[in-house]
Amino acid sequence: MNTDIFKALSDESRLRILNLLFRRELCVCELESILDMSQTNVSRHLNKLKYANMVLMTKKSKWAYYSINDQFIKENDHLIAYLKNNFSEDKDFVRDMKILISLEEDQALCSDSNIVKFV
Amino acid sequence: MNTDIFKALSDESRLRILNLLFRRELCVCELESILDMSQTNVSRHLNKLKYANMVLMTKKSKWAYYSINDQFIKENDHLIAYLKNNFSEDKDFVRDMKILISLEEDQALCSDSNIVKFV
DNA sequence: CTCTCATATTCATATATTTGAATATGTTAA
DNA sequence: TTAACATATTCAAATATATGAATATGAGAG
Repeated sequence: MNTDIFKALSDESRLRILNLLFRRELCVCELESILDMSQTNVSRHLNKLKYANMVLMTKKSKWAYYSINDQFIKENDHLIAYLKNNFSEDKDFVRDMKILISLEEDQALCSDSNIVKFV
Repeated sequence: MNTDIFKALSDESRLRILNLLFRRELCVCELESILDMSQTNVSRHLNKLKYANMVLMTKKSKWAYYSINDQFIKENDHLIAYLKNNFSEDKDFVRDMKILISLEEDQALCSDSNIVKFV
């Protein structure tokens, strides 16, 4: 049995990223801002999730947007249920989600504008 | 969210051990024999699973018997379903299970006898 | 009491993972 | 074309993990 998925899930930062991506696709700089992590690190963790086939990347002009791979969701429904369940019970993850939702409400995501809101 | 469980699952040997323990409790030397691994290594991996609260250990005279922690099963039902599903679809894991079942049929497990059958 | 067996632990080493800092690449705007 | 920006990659160092070999511990058999 392949352990790549479990290795990908063995890091708090990557779990926090997945939690947010379950809600919507996000670019690197948005994750960087919400999670208060370095650009280098966000990029690296996303790359690992991509390698494990858990997320997909698509380029939109300057931005690299990452999203949950639907195929991964379909093929791993029990695991997804487990993750979503645990995410919703963890206060740090709920806090991350609240930050994302408030950015949506303020229309402060990169996709809302050509103006770069994250520095 | 705690990554200890995913770290414990990030190793093929530990997954093979869990697969067998889902069927029944086993002592170290039985796992050593079925999995063809060194005693040192089986013991170490079991210790990690115990640390992650996934298995329990009980001493019976010379033998240390390990079993799945029922509390862990109850608290992580989706994850357990995911694991059992994947175990049953992996030919190496099915082979391990067949070896265990044939030992049961031959009454060749430590619990079947005072005579040590595994060397 | 001594030997053998089952298991855990220690030691040393190889390998993998994480991360900050610096740099490279490619895109957009002025 | 030049500057600012978004992202990926490289380099180096720190930390974690895996494992063989040797040894320690403790129980039961003779």
